[in-house]
Amino acid sequence: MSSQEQLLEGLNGPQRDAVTHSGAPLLIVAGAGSGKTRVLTHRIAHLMAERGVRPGEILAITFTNKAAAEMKERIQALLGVRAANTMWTMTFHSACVRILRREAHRLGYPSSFTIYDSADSARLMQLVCKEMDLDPKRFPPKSFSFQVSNLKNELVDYDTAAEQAQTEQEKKLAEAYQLYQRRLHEAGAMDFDDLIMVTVNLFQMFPDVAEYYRRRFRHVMVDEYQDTNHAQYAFVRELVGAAEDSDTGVVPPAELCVVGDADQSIYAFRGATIRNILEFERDFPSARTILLEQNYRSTQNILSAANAVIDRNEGRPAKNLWSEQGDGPAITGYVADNEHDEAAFVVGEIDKLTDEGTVTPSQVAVFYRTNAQSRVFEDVFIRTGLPYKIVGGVRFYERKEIRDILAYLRVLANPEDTVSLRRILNVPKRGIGARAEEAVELFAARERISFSRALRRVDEAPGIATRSVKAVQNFTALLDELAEAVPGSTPAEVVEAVLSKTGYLSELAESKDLQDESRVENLEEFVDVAREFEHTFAALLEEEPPDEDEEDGAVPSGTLDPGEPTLVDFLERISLVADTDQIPDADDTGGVVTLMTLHAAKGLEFPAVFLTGMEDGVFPHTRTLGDKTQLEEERRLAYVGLTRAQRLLYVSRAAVRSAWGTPSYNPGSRFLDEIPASLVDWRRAESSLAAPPSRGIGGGRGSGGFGSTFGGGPRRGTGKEAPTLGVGDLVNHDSFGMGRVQLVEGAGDKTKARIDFGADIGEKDFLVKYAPIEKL
DNA sequence: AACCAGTCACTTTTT
DNA sequence: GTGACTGGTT
Repeated sequence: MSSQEQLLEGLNGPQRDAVTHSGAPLLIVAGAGSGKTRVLTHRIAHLMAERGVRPGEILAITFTNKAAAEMKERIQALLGVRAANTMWTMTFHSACVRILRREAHRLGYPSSFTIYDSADSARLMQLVCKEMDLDPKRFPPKSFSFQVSNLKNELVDYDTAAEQAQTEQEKKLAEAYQLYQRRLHEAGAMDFDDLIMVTVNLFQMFPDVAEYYRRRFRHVMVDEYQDTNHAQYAFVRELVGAAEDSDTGVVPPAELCVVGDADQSIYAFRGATIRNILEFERDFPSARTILLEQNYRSTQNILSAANAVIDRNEGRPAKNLWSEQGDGPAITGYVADNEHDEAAFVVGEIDKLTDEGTVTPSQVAVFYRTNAQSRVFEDVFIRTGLPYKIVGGVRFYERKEIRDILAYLRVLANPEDTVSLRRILNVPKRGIGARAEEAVELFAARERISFSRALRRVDEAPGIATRSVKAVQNFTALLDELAEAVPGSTPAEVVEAVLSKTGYLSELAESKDLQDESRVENLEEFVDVAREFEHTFAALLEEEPPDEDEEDGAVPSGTLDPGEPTLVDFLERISLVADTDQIPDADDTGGVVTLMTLHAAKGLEFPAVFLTGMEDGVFPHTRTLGDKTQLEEERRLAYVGLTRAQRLLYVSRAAVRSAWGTPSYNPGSRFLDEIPASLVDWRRAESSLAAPPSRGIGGGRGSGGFGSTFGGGPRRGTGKEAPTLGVGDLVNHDSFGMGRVQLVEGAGDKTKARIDFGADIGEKDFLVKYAPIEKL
């Protein structure tokens, strides 16, 4: 068998076409489970084996590090370590950082620029708004931050924003944008959106740089193309150099191949434009489109359900997933009385499935719309002792203690990083309060120097307490001492030095707060992360051959010195790699049940899937009910959820669900009605509870479609009456179970009760009006 | 400067 | 229920 035949073996017709297509831009419309990663990797192999393409000429872009790692792994299996390491297989952001580190000096940034994540940039925007004396009620910094991000995604700079500004809001926004950008630049920092936008600007401002990368990358591939925003689209376009663009110069356009599925676009709320995939043929007139519709993942029943749901979206190009795997079992439906009942059903069912050996825990996933819904499941999983893992939620690098230490590291790597510097100024507490900070800030503004420089001259700052001056000087001395050790130390050693010399660790160790114990553990884990990083980094360097293009004398500039991993390397890794994914391997024997939001589920597959919280107001979410575009995105989310299941699919809802203290009665999700009835076997079709005590429940869809909690009238008075409690009464609490009233105080809505739940839980205080308590 | 109690707001979130 | 933020108190 020839190598070509080997590469194409086991691929269906359209897949083969996609692998062997050459020349014109190619759009692969890959339905869920249609083997797109396989096609992509085989296409790369084909390029190299049959068309003489060198690995260094290929750029494969993904959205997540996980997807990049997976692709790299599969390329390695197919083509070997060398090819896998020479190719650029990485996320948009990583690719841009790699380019920017080399070229940043042209734009007045240090090559070791800091990367601000969304929390940092929100903080900076807050500082900017304060500096502008904006009323946070009328001009919320959060909203400004969000809007600036949107503008950057659209490649709108602050000058343009200012020109287009009509209202006072828009004018202030443009002004804040400009100041924000100046502060970023002064801090030697870029936010996530800058990474893309600035790279595009760089290509446009320096044709020689653009040409250098165009020469280098002759093949550009983009995965999850439906999730690209305008800036990312422009980046791809700049890189490829479309044939009809006049400024392409002597380099012919690179071959472009994008893969995506408009039906799985669930990130429009973050700026992704489905337009990019829908209009691919208009953007690249000679383009060819190949449709992958055969699904290798799910049974036909599951696909028919998914197809029927997604078909309700308007203006959608026809696509119909089909499977050769047969109908499979029916979808199981369940209507629970409340969310606890729903969780109990799910756990009971998983218990049954694992007991009879149908699946192992790791083959099961539970999906929900919002993170908050995970609590109830967690409770029940713990109680039944079923092993589980929650993906997402508060991420490791977002924990306070980790961010604090990170801020120290960032300041050491880049002393001008104001946001980080101000974060650690008084952490751990060292007597530098708001007053002192303000004095330094004013002094900096007056002298037109950076905050960091002002800090060094704190003794000159007017109106600052002598005690504070001392405290600041101790602090800068501490920073100097730490900084001195950086050049000769590995990242892990720096982390350890920060932990001990700042007194951060000892403060936590002395604390009696239970939470602080887990903080210490997290910090220990962080040191491990640093050590781990040093090892993998060293391993990578040994394997990676020198950059092939470096010797051809093109435009190499900037300073990159391979060798020991530096602090900057480590920080970059952390900014760009969210959580080295906690999603357990599917082939884990036994293992644990995975719980996650529908968004987190994208790209995964499980033999058994539970889609929970299928209620109008939960999923689709209340906030989307009034907006057709948003509702369609929710529907795509439903489509993504349904198509994760390989064989067993459960859909469930709760008749009553308490949200923020008050119960709400939600009608079943419209997406449930959109699944053909013949495909669902309702284990329990309605709640055993009486209809709720207000109007418009159950049927009322279309007339605004809100859940009853928001049906109109004041919030107070909806739901249940507060029980009248007396000392000694026996009560039942939704999460804590049975307890006895110890004390009652206050009156009316403010009546409080102290309830003793026994040795395990102890006494707790509740607002009787809102607590989920019933008198027994 | 540090602490506490009251107030508000609350989807999703690859980087 | 909870976490983040604020304004007043100690």
